[in-house]
Amino acid sequence: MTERPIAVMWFRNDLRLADNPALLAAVKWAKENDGAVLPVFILDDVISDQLGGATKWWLEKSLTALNRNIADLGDTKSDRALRLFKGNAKTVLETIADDKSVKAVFWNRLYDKPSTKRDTEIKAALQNHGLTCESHKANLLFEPWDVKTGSDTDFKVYSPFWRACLKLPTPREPKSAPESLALFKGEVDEQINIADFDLSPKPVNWAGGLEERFSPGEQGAKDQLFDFIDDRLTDYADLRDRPDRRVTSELSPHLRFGEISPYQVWHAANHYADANPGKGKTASKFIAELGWREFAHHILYHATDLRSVPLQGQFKHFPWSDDAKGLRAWQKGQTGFPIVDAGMRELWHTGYMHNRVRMIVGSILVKHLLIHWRDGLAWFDDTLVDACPANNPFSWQWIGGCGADAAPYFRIFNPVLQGEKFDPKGEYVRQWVPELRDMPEQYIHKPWEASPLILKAADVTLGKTYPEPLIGLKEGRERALEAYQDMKKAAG
DNA sequence: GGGCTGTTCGC
DNA sequence: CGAACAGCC
Repeated sequence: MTERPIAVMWFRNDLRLADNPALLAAVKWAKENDGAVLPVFILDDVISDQLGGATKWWLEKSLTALNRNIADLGDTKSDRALRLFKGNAKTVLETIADDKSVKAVFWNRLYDKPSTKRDTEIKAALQNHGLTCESHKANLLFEPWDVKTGSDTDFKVYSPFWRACLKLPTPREPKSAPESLALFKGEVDEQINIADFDLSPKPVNWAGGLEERFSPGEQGAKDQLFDFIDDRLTDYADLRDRPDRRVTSELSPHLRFGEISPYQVWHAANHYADANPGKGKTASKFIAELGWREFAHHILYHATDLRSVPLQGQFKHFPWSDDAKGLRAWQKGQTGFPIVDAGMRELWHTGYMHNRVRMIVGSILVKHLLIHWRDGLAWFDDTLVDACPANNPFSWQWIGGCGADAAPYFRIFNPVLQGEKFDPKGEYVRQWVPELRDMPEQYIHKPWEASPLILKAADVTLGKTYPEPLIGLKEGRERALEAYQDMKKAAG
């Protein structure tokens, strides 16, 4: 390589230059040691296991954007400013560290078990080799181990958790991107190209709707944040549950990959509240959603296996149904419940679904269809651009009734009432379920109640142009409540 | 972060 | 007779 000492910046879910503490530490280290920074991204099994079709698509775009930003900052035209590797992260880093010029490695912390286990081992190994090795806090406002109840335990309920967070010292101001970067420009063994990651979707045109809706990368994330603050935060508290109004931030995939930090979001929202009297309520409603993200990570960190094990033990005895046909219909948006089908189709086409609709489609799956929440989780993992190890399993346990501070299982959403309340004119349904486009408002959320005349006028034939509901709402509700009772009996 | 059903209260 | 509310799942 070279004689100059090298600091490795190991990027993971922090694909940004601004407010990146590990990067700043690496840059500072390089400056003080008259050295250079070697930015790397390693596609190992831990990361690979956490990717689905939609997140793969996102990651490829995000890495490309990050490379460009690093190249600009490091004053090179190289398309390999960010060095890419595939394989065991420990092996890769040890191989890189075999070069005697490599003296230090920096990264920002993650909170899922496979990552923390890996990172702990790597830190021990690298320090054994005599390297400086630093992990930084960057992707959460509050470390999971810093938020404790009065009796020194971790939290199980959101409200007291978030109250406790807000009593801790205020999250630091976001830091700027480094002003310059002494980028290492030499050769590194076993470095590969982004195409070798094999992240592009097949078939290629599947991602058209994702492409249209999202701009992965740090600039896209900043634009998303400030468009939201400027135009939509004002109505957020009042309209956040309305999928037909699109006032939510849609920052989740950017946060998922760390293209923007929660500190940047927190302070932008608070500055908005300070500058706009009367807007404190809507701002804190929004900031409380960052709180849910923190809570999901808190739970993830303390749980044994959030993806597979219900936090409430009695749910091990729940009589889930093995309904492959129902699952398939749900995945394809062919359940016969318009708001559910709209959501599932929005998901497939854009990699995203409005939060309120996620609750409705989740409730239908685990309650009316009695299908295991893990099947819903797996589908969301594959199709959502924001699927992450914390929010996705946390939320499925929430709607499954078995999670932390979960919706009780007997709290069953009625997709008709939810549709009428949160998509009152049926605009959201009409957008994603075009075969119901001409249904009158009164029946858009319950076409099975419309008279033959009305159906004909709307050019709808149930069972042909649009499915009959998979199950009657009353029947499904009663069946779910019975299953719940059976579980409680079985659990003793 | 629900919904259903039965009851009460106000007109 | 509908809105408001309680109790239950």
